[in-house]
Order: sequence, then C-alpha cells, then structure tokens
Amino acid sequence: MMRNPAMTDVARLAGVSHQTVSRVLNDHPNVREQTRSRVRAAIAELGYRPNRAARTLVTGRSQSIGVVTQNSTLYGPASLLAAFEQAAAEAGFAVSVGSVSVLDRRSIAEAVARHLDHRVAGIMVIAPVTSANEALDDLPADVPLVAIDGDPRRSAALVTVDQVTGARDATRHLLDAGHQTVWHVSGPAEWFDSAGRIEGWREALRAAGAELPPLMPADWTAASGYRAGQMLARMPEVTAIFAANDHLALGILRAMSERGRRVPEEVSIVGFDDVPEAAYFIPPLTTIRPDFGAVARASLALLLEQIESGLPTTSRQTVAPTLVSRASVAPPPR
Amino acid sequence: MMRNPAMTDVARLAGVSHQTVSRVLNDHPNVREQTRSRVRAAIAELGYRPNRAARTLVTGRSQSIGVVTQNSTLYGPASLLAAFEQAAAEAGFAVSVGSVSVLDRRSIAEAVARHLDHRVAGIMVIAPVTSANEALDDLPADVPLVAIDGDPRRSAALVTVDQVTGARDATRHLLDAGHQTVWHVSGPAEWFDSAGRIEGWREALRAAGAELPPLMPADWTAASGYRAGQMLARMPEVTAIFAANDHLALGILRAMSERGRRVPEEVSIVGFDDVPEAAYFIPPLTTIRPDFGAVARASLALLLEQIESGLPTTSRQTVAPTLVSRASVAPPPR
DNA sequence: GAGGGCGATGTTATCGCTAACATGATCGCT
DNA sequence: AGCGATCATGTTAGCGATAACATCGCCCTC
Repeated sequence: MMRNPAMTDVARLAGVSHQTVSRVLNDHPNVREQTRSRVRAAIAELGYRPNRAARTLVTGRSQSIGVVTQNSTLYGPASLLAAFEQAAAEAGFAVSVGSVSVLDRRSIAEAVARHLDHRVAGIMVIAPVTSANEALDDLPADVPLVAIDGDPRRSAALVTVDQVTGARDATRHLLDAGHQTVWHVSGPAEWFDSAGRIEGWREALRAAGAELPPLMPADWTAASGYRAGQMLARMPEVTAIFAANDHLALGILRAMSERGRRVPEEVSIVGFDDVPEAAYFIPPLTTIRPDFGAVARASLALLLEQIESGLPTTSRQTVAPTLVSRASVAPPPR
Repeated sequence: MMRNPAMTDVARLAGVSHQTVSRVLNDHPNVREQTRSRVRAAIAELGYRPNRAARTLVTGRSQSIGVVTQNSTLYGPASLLAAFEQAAAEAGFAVSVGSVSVLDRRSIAEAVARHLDHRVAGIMVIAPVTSANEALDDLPADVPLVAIDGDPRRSAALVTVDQVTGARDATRHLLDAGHQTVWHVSGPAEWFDSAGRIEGWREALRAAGAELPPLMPADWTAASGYRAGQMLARMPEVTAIFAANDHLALGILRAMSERGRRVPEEVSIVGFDDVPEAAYFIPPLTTIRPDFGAVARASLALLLEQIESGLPTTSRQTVAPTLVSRASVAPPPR
C-alpha cells in the first residue's frame, strides 16, 4: 500500500527542503537553476502531484470556480455552462457545478454557501430570472462573483447577451422585407431574456411607426410555441412573427404547416438562439445567434479580474448577437 | 475584517472542546443530548460552516465527485450531466466537471489526475467512444470509477442505455407497420451508441427475415442527416428509415420535404433520444426515449457503493429505453 | 469495596501544504 | 577589511479539520 508522495518525499529525493520544492512549484524567483531542475527531476521521478486540499487549506482559496445554475437542459444555459467550463479549464481553474431546481433566494444562497465551504476562488451565477437576481443582493460582498444574464439594471459584475439589439435586428429584418408589422411570441415573463427581447421588438416597431400587435406570451418550449402558432395561423393578417427562441419557432412552424399556411410565402418567421438544428427546420430558420463563447470568456475575465485584484467590479459587459439569414423570411403576400 | 468562524470558535462559545463539536457535526453517538444541543446552538449563533478543505486534507477524500466528459452540447451527454449533477447533489456530493476537448487517452488521464489532485471521492466518465474506453484501462484501479456509455465488453463499473433493444424496437416498429425493410442512418463509427443501434437494427431485420440494406453512416448532426436524406429521398424503394438520433431524423425530414416525399405517407421515420422538440417536428417524430435520469441514478448508486465499500465493482447495468409513438410512422404506400 | 467496562469529554498528533522568519554565503562598496 | 544588501535555502508555525489515545466519572458486578 503506497500512499501518494508528498512534498517532503520530493524534497528528500532532491536533497532539499520541502519549502524549496514549494518554491519551485510556485515559480518563485529565488531558486538556483540547478536546484530547480533537480527538484523537477525528483517530481517527475516520483510522479508527484500537489495535494490541492492542503494548498486550499493554507491559502484559503482553491483554484476552482463555483457555478450556480438551474438544472435545465435548455440550450442557452447548457451552452453557456459548457463554454464557461472550457474557458475556466484553459485558465487553470476547475469548475464545480451547483445546480438548483428553482432559482429562488434560498436555493441560490444555499448553493453559494456550499461553494464557499469549498473555498472557491469565485462564483459564476447563471441568473436569467428575476428571483435569481434578488438573491444576489443578500450574498456576501467580499467574494468575487459574476452573473450571466442577470438584471441589466441591478447586478454588479454582469455579462449578458444584448437581447434588445438582437430582437430589434430580428424585427427590423422582417419589416425590411416589407411586412406591415411583426407579431411576437415571447418567453416567460420572469426571464430577463424575455423582457429584453420584448423591448427590442417594441422599439423596432415604434421606430418604424408600425402598429404594435398584442403580445403572445409563452414559455420556451416547442409545445407552447405550437399553441401560440395555432392562434396566429388562423389570423390572416399575421404575416410576420418574431419568436423569442428557436424552439418556439419550431412549434409555430408546425402549427402553420398543419393549417396549410406556407412559410415563408404566407408567413415569415425569425427565431432566436441559432440552435444547431435551426438550419434544418422546414423551412430553414432565420434566427439571431448569440455568441455563448464570448459571453463565457467575458464573464471569466471579469471574474479573474476580481480574484486577482481582490476588489469587486461593477463592470458590465454586453455581447452583441448576429442575425443569421435563412429561408424562413420573405416579403408578405400581395 | 472578520474571518470565518472555525471549530474552535464554536467550541469556545459552547464551552466544550473542538473535538466535541466535530463529534456533533459528524453525528457520533457518544455525546450527551444536552451538550449536543448546546453545540448546535453555538453553530447557529456563529453561522459556522465547516471548512471542506480541512476535512478533505485530513480524511484524504472530499465529498465531491469528478465528472469527465467531452465538451459538447450534444443532447445525450448534456442531459446525462444535468441528471447526474442533480442526483449527486441530493446525495450530498458536489460535482466537479472536467471536460476535455477530445476523448483520447492522454486527455482523459489528465482530467482524471486533476480530479484526483482534489481528492474526489469518485469519478464518473461519460465515455461514449472507443478511445475513451481504452483510456480507462490505464487508470489507477483503487479509485471508485463508473463509466456511462462505455464499451459493454470491457469497462468495469458501467451503466448504459440499452441501445440494442432500443434500436430493435424502433426497427421492429417499422416492420410491424408493414414495411419490407428498414434503412438505417447511423452515428459516427467510434461511438458505442452507434454500434449498439446498428446491431439492434441488424438483429431486428434478421429476425424478421428482411433484406439488409446498406448502412448510411453519418455523424450526429442534422446536417449529416440532411445529406443522407438527400440520397434516400431519391430512392423510391426506401419506405422506412431508422435514424440513429432525432437530429439526424430532422435533417432527413427536411430532405424528404424538399424532394416532395411525404412523411409518413411515402416514407416512415423513427428517431432516437426523444429530444423535447421531437413532438413538434413536421410531422411529429416517433422515437426511442432513453431514461437519462435512471442512467444517472444508477451510475451514482454504483459509484456510492464503491465509495462506501472501498472495493471496485464489476457490476454493469443497462437501462431500457421506451418507444414513443408519434405521427412519423405509417404503413408503406401500396 | 475493588476492579472493570463504558459513556462523555478532552488532549495531542497529523494531514500536506504556504507564509514568515532565520540562517549562511556571496558580493559590492566605501 | 568591514558591513549591510541580496540571494539561496532551511526551519518553524500555522491553516481547520479528524483520528487516536487519554482521562474522568459512574454504574455494575462479584
């Protein structure tokens, strides 16, 4: 039974003190080159790997970042998590995921506390809904924290996709194609994403002097898109729809197809997210593509900045999405 | 500046030794009820939370599980990760994600090593491809490890979706509808999921005495499904297709639609995965639904068993998927 | 009533690191 | 030559828990 080699084992083999080994490991300047390589050789020979727990205990900070997210398989949050994880790994940080079933005050506080028990270096919260954002207020202020998709008017360090611009582009794209106005099937009211997209849609209509149709609220699922689509399909005056995400758009497409309303000949549709399948919907979906990688990198940068400086940031960053044009948009029927 | 209270602070306040506090925390039996509640009160008053790093250092095991997965947004792995995370949280374990960009020997070994540096209690590998499985062979044998979707013939502790049965059901479902034979658009060759689904498909055809058409290989994307679909759409003898996953099926649906071949009137299609949107494809897709929650729970149970007993398991478990019948299957045209 | 066992608690050592201070040797400068 | 700065390294003291052993009553038994 052989236990893992510790620093003293390396020290003994290299004929130095364990502190010197520590110095080599942490790239301290004052070590002779010759000693350094002797230590390196000993490390390699023993296959030594530092015990993170010991280091964490003494420094009070582990080299890992805690992520708080809702346990969902939604495309946005899932992509964000994957992208963030990769960025963190490249920066040498482990990522610990603490998912919660509901994003309320208590659950979030508890998830954050669990992360702090592990002495994470920083915390990243995917907080796309109102309740999550409130929870951020009563968290300890001295821990580096970044929110993704939080309340644009409230959170401290925050990175978001520019929902308003994306929605405005989508709406304008439809207006530019010649449509009188654009209907909107929105996401759930408590999501900031929904709010931003509604706002951008309204702005674009107002700017164009177009009539503002009633809002069709839904959740993010294809099922609710389908229900909204069933309504819209039987209204002949509806010729252009901006769906708050691609799955809603999928549901709408099916409702249109069932009712025999052809897309894009009779009705044009734009989605949001650019899920990988969107190009293979029938017809291929014009949509708004957020850059999740950029969001992940920006939030990590913001977090690292706070970790290194020890100071909280109030910086907030916005990542602009791009419109991907496909076949689901055409001029209105004459 | 107030540092976090430590065990000694609680001990002082409660008028006991820190060891007694430790005993209360770990539910040791030999503590008087009165003392126990005094300690509990002190803990509550100070808002004390144990330092996990310290505990990890002394016990040599942290209460967390390391997950190794490929950094992908594929529906299967992502769902699995989410489900596992939730199950682990319920069992009181934190989950640390170590994603790798390629599932080769070196990357996996490295990811596992990083997890061991943190003294994780166990490791879960989502290892759906051949190369990943080889990597499992040269890992230390004394760490609790479970693979999900590994090689059925090799891995030690393993939980998989029963691909063969699922594929057999899908194929038989099409044959039962009256089709002479069933074509198959498969996933990438190096995935076990692909292999299992191909095997099930072949078995079902053989059992029915049906002709075995050539295999159409693809990857998991809608794009490759579309390309395969373009071929299939121009072959009038093709009336039934089993796609290795729903996104492939989506691509095939579009290719059929473009070529004017109606689904299900002229061609029937069955997918695999039951992604949430499958019910809203045009037409709604008949598909095979794996129970990711069950896979996650089974693998966690296997892992906890090893963690508690300290012994490796060779147990392997299989979770049967179910067929979800929707509108994409009909009898062949006469 | 002495010895043994056990239940409740305290004391000490230890896990594997880093921080802080201590020690020598080397070197430049007056 | 003497003296402090600087470099290379060693020594010691924690970080905050658990483990192992020690202690002290107390009750039971013969």
